[in-house]
Formats: sequence, structure tokens, C-alpha cells
Amino acid sequence: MEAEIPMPDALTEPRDTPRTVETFRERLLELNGQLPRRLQQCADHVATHLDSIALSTVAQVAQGAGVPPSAVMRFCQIMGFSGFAEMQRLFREALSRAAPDYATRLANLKAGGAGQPSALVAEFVEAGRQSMEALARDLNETTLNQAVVILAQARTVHLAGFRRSFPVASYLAYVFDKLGVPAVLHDGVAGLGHRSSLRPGDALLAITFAPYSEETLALAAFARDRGLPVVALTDPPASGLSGVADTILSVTEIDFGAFRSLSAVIALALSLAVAVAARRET
Amino acid sequence: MEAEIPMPDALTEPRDTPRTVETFRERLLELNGQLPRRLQQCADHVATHLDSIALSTVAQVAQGAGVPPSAVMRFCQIMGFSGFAEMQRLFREALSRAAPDYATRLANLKAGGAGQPSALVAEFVEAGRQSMEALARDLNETTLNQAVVILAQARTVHLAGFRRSFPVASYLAYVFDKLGVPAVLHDGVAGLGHRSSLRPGDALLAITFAPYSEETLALAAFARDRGLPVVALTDPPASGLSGVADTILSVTEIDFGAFRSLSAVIALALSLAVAVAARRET
DNA sequence: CCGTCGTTGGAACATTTATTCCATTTCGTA
DNA sequence: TACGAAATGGAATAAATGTTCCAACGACGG
Repeated sequence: MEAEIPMPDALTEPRDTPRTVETFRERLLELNGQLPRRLQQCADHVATHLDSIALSTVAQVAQGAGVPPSAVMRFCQIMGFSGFAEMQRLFREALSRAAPDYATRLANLKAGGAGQPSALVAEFVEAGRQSMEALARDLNETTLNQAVVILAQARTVHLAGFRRSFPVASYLAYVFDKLGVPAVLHDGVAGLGHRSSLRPGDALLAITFAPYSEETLALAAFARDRGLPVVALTDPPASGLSGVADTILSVTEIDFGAFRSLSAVIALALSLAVAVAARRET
Repeated sequence: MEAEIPMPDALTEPRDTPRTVETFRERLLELNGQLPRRLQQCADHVATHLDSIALSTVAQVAQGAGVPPSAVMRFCQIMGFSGFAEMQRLFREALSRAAPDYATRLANLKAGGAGQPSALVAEFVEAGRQSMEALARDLNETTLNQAVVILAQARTVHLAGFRRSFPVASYLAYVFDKLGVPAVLHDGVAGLGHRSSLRPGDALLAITFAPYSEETLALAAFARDRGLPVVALTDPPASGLSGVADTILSVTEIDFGAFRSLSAVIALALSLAVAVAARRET
């Protein structure tokens, strides 16, 4: 008779096979710490080289983790798969969905002719994609969180961005408006500033890229002098704003020719806006 | 004795193995047209499914091309590889370089916590990337070329875009200015339109997405009535503008939540602007 | 100190996949 | 139409890769 029912145990309990990379990662976390030595090595290696699984053989994964192939097999089974092949299929499917015919099409567009408009699209798409990847790779989460806190505490958010940065600033103004966050867009209409609207308790979000625009720098300095916190959205050297900004969010935007795609900047700005709105509501 | 030296022939001449996807494509073009039927089928299929090679087996490629596996093998050898395995290695390497740790990092950011700002960044980056891929995949080159011609012939380009589309319009205004193309941004400042500035010989570029903004539709209709060509930058159904626009450039922008990343729209707009400027100069 | 049980490594086996080979068909040319 | 060269399809073979199994090991409790 079943005198004692064993506590459900992640290792022994039969689990259904992860169907998405997401659930795979969850299970990986769940298992972490309660695995024997060799299997833990597998888990560690797999966790840090998730994408390489799709293209590796058992032997390669095993070598990477510093274990014999059979250990990798056991690991796959503990993760809920019938074996390595089944686990690999998951990652291959994810990979092929990620790049369907995109790369081919891009190459075709580029090859279509150097002067062709479609070749330009290919270049800008490529630049944008690289920028976004760089953003995801290099994002400093701590700085981002700081920026969110500062802006969420502000009574009113002031937005500064001219010339190349103006589209970003104006989009932020639109988004903040939709989200019910009080925001002022410092456009240059009528040659007037909105300096007098900067009040204690407010904060400034300054968006500028090299070559930094005079107006933005001046406004940032002005805000700083009045004791208002300044968050900067800028490119890595960040030379112009290092003195005046409390928090510097830097984005590397890959240019094509003299123009930048703004993709990464907008993605970051949008995230910032939504996060700020969410924080204010709680 | 070697009585006659045969003309160098792409098929029989021994070629060294392509080392990059680029050279692979070149060789593919070189061979095009001078291949026997089955091999041509292979070439066609491979050309349009370049990326799928990395993850397919010989049998799968063969089935895709509608030929027996042995034909695929011959094709690989004609392309300069020792066999399918060697050819596949090329694409696998390209694929693993393309997604270095990006996917892992993205997943980490997402996993960092649903409410975390960094998770938002991951979502927006993902949305933007998908949008750009969709743009590259679905771009209609003919329509784009038409749009370029129309705008290049215009004396002045009028830009209409409000609310969500305003950042795009304003960025275009900036870019056109830099490129020396006469352009008017129809912002709504002071509640005035710039209708009277629409003159014969001009063209309108209307940017709007569902739900289409009244002002943009009205301006497009107005321009149409005066006989000016209208180019629309909009989303696929394009319902609102189908009557009034001469040329419709459609972009699918993946949203996250209620907000769109604008990445694809901006990439397309930028390409359009640069192509127009280039065409005007010649 | 001994026995047990979970863990480990490697060798044997099974399966999938690539590659070669050759009989047959097709195509171009005389 | 007949000939030879090229192309083709499929079956046979080779290679690689995945999977299983078992003997050996080591940690732990009695």
C-alpha cells in the first residue's frame, strides 16, 4: 500500500514536454539547484547557449558542457523530452520561424540594383534590425529602472528633442497623452521656449544625438539649475550631457548614410513611456 | 595532345567552394539558365529558400524542389561543394553568426519580470524586428517605384500625418530638408491648414493608419480634387484611402499593446525620401 | 566497515541521413 | 531514325548521429 506519497519532485515527476522556448526556460529555472553535478553542468551550459542547440549535435553540446554524451541524453529526458532529437526540434522550429524567408528577401532586394529604392529599404531594414539587436544586447537595466522611477515621480514630464530627435519627442508626447501622463512637448513653435513651465517637482526627458542640439543642451542645463531631475536619451559617448543629466540612457543607432532609422530609439522611448505610466498608476 | 581547349564552362569547370553566402548567390546567378531541367529546379528552389537549407535534410530539399535526392547531390557538387553536408555547413555558420546571443538576451529580458521596464523593451524590440521583417518580405517594389517617380516629379512634396503618424511626417520633413527637396509639413499649428499651399505640380504624401485621422483623409481628398497626385503610406487594408490615393504603400506594423514601434514605417519612409532625392538630382 | 542507491562513463546498438553507383531514359545531332 | 552523350531516378552503401544499456564508482546511512 502506498504508505507515503512522495512530495512532487521536479526530477522524478513525469512532466509533459515543453512546447515553447518559454516553457523550456521555466523548467530550467525550476530545476536549477536540485540537479546532480553532471546534469547541472548541462543545465548551465544550455542556459547560456540556448540558440546554439538548434545547430549542434549531442556530442558538441556534451563537449561544451564538459560531460559525456550520455549525460546530455539524461538531461534531455529530465527536461521532459524523449531525447535530444525532440528537444532540438523545438529550437529548430523557433529558429526557422525567426528567419522565415526574410534573409533571402533582403539579399534579393539589395541585389536588385544599387540605386533601386528597394535596395534602400533593404539597407534601412538591416540598419534598424542591427540597432534593435544592439539595444537588446547592451541595455543597462539599472539605468532604465532609475529613469522610470524619476519620471514616474515627476508631476509633469517635459520632453525636449529637436531636429533629428523631434520625431521621437513628439511620439512620446502622443503616447504620454494617451496614457494620461502629464507631459509637455518643448517644440520650438513661434520661437518661444516653454521654460517657465518647468516647475519644481517636474522632470525633463532630453533626447539628443551627436551633434547635440543647442536648444536641448540649454534646456537641460536650465532644468538642472532649477534642481529638476534630468533623464537623457542619447548615444553612447553622451559627451554633451554627462554634466547635466542624472540618468543617461544610451542607444547605439546604426546609421545608413547620413540617416538613422530611429528604430531602437523609439523602441526604448516607448518602453520608457509605458513603464512610467504603469508605475504612476500603482 | 590537347587539340582543343574547351571554353571555360560554369558547369564543367572545377570551381572552388563558395565561402560566403554572397559568393554562393553569385554562383547561383552565374549558373542560372544553363542548367539541365532537374538541376535548374534545385537552383530555383534553393534561391527562394536560402535560409531553410541550414535546417533541412537532403530529402526535404529534394522534396521541396520536386526532384529526387540524388539530383540535389549533383546540384551541390556543381555549386562547388563536396556534397550537401559541406554546403549546409556554410548556411549553418551564417545562421549562427546572425543570431549570436541576441535571442538569449531577449528571452532573459522578457523573463526578468513581466512588469519590468526591460521586459517592455524586449517586447518592443521583438515587435519592431517582426515589423521590419514583414516589410522586407511583403514590400511591393513596383508600387514603391511608382511612388518615387511621383514624388520626384513634384515641385513641392506635401506631408500629411497627424497623431500617431505625426512623428513619421515630421521626420520626413527633416530628411527632405537635409536633402534639399522642397517639402511642406502640414502640422496643425494654430488650427490652420496649409491648403492654399497645394499648387498644381505638387504632390501629397499622406501618412495614416487605422483609425484614419480625419484631417489626413480630408487633405488627401482635397488634393485629389485639385488634380494633385497622392501617395499614401498606410496599413494593408488601406480602406480609408483606396479612393483618393494614386499609389498606396502598405506596411504591416506589429503592435505591442496599443502602441506601434513605427520601425517599419520609418524605414520605408526614409527609403522613399532618399530615393526621391536621388532621382531628383539626376 | 559494509551495503545500498543514485550517479556516471563508455561501449554497443539503432536510426537517420548523406553519398555513390548504375541501369534506364531523354535529348540533341547526324 | 539511329547513335552517342548527357541526364535522371532509385536502390545500395557509407557515414554520422542519436539512444540505450550496463558495469563501475562514490556518497551516505546503518
